Amino acid sequence: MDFTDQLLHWYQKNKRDLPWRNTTNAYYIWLSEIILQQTRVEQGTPYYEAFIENFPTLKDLATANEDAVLKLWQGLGYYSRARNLHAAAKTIYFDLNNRFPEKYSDIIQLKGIGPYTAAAIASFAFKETVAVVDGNVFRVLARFFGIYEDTAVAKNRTIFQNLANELISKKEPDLFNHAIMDFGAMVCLPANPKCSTCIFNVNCVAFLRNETSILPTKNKKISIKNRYLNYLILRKNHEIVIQQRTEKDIWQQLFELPLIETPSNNEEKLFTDLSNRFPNSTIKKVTANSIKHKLSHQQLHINFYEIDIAAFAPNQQKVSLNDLHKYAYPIVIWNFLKDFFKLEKN
DNA sequence: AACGCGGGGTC
DNA sequence: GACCCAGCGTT
Repeated sequence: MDFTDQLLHWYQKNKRDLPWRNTTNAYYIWLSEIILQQTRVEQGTPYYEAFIENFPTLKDLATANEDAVLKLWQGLGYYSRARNLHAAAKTIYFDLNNRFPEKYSDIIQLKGIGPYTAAAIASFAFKETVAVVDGNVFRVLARFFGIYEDTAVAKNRTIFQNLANELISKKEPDLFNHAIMDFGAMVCLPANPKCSTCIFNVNCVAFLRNETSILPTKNKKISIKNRYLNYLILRKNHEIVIQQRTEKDIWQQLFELPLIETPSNNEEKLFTDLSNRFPNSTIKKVTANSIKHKLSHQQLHINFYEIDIAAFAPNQQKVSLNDLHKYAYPIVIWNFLKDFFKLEKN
């Protein structure tokens, strides 16, 4: 048996039973694929369930407002996925007469859909013979065939794409794509792969050369920068001020509190500035130690300052504590608010 | 071609 | 800490 037949045989016995595999509904498959971009199945599954519950049809998603979509996405990260998902739903519903495109070349035109996601939808929903190439596929192919090219380099992607397109089952492209990803997620793991029981251990290049720890090759250098975020709880009785982020920065379109970002953790200067800005208020730092929150490229140091004010400014968006839960926040902010104000809801 | 974008899990 | 996860859009 060749690689493809062995893999399909393995899949038949070991496949995971995942909710989006019990449908050929392109909308549901698309939804699952967007949610799962750079996201583990265990983390994404509850969000998938919530989305199909709240937006059972593509029309429901297309006609929702963006804030509602973001609220449902709260905590999942990479929020542009939610905004692009919503934009693409509107495109399909309003511009394409509610017909989901059925070919890879058309699917990939939609916002938020790249080569991986287009291949996934085209094969799973429409049985098109086009191979998915994701982190799992890089790993399985690099190890089995001994491919040393750096997967972080864009042009090397075609090596893997072409190989996968040769290997894919022409009869069951959807099963092959599921199979190779399941295999990468269950056997050919990033660290400590299960080689001793692997069906390919007699002819896997990486295993035979004892190179599973260096394959696939991936040289990605990312620099982490520190940011110091000081949030103001501007409070009058049961109302506080919130605002929506807009700039090209993290957490676009999500809500937060009035923010003072400083180049370093200079508490004295911040207190001086706040005292000048709120001369008649008591300013209380409510985070004993700054909250540390790590993003992929940033280390955040977050503090909250409670300030009772006499009146809200006309340009400020005030919200009752009872309504705070209606807005989408970065999860680190929401967790703080929930705890600080003893809120129950999501 | 390189970088920015979240949050959580694993080792 | 470092790395990874059903990647994509922007520059």
